[in-house]
Amino acid sequence: MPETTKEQLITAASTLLDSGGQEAVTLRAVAERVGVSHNAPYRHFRDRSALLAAVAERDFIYLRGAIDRHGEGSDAEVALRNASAQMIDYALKHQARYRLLFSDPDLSPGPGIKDAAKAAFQAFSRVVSRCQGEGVLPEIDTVRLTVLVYSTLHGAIDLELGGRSTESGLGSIEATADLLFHLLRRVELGE
Amino acid sequence: MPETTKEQLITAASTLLDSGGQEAVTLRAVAERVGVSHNAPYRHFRDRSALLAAVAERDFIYLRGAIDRHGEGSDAEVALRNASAQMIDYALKHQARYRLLFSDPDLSPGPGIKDAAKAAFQAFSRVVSRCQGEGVLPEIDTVRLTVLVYSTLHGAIDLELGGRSTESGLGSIEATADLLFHLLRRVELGE
DNA sequence: ACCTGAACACCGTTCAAGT
DNA sequence: ACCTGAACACCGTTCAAGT
Repeated sequence: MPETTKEQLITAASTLLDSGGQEAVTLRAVAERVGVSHNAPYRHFRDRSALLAAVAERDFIYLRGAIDRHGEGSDAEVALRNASAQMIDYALKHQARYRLLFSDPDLSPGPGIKDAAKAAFQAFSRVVSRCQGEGVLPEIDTVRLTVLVYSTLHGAIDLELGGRSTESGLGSIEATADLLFHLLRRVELGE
Repeated sequence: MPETTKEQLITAASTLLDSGGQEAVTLRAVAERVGVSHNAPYRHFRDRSALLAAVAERDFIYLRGAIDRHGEGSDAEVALRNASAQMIDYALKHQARYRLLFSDPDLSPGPGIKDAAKAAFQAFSRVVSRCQGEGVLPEIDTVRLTVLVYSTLHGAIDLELGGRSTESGLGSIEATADLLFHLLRRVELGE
């Protein structure tokens, strides 16, 4: 069954984000790609930012699924690496979309997006929690630990996407994430 | 002695970034603030992005000084917290400017910026190195460790500036940085 | 309910002149 | 060397109609 016009607009915006970044996503270009007039999008979205919000919501739902799918079966440490790899893979293949979801301060914070983002965070949190159970990560508050792990992952990704990694002296997002996991496994909390 | 027109343009762009973000920095608004015609900026900068690059370079130099200034005297752990606090303070007070320096993929990577950014990174790295000497941070490759620490700090800052922290479950950049430092102090490398 | 075409205000950038 | 004013192409958004 074919996509509705609204879905086509979201898909077109996603494609334009991938090929030309935020500035390439003009409502005129989106409309032309779908084959409607330059202001037809206003029948489906309040404005440009609402269209971008719809792209973000769809991708948050995808990411939650990707994390859940790759965080099962294998042991906890492998699941953590797989979940991280999913985020990194998405970020590298869809740079402007990753930044839209996790960095853009202008992203409209509607309830649909908040729920989808929260669900993705919780999926990541479940993997962190399993690692704590297997002694791979320290036994501290799971939410705070997830925020720490994801802050590091996001920081490494964002610096890389912004081209700040080579300038600063090192590359590879995975290397930074692996170093964090390596060190956290060796934390002795003391009693 | 008064600022040259070029310096006034950089100052005006910085002020507009603080008050209205990237989108508020139109060359027309910048020019009007300085009191010149709407295309006078082209006599001093190749285009809009060159003006923003000049803002970034000036701020990288400021940050390097702030880190050096607050990373002396006191013991290494205090210096690390002070250097981090300087970055956080700058990020919160000048959100759009922080994002311009550390996130924007469109920032023109001229040699002046690269050098200024590298100098700021090295200032931070010296503080990390001192912490290693005092046993506060693990004795691994200093550059890799600095990249890890700064990735976490940047990730926490960027998620906060983007409004993604409260959605995800927690706040406070300092809390995340402190947790990292707390855990890294308890790493047992084994021999 | 969904789409179209004209129009408005705004922007980056260029160009021909001015001093 | 530095600045100005007119002009161009492009954009988000609105509005009055069309089916």
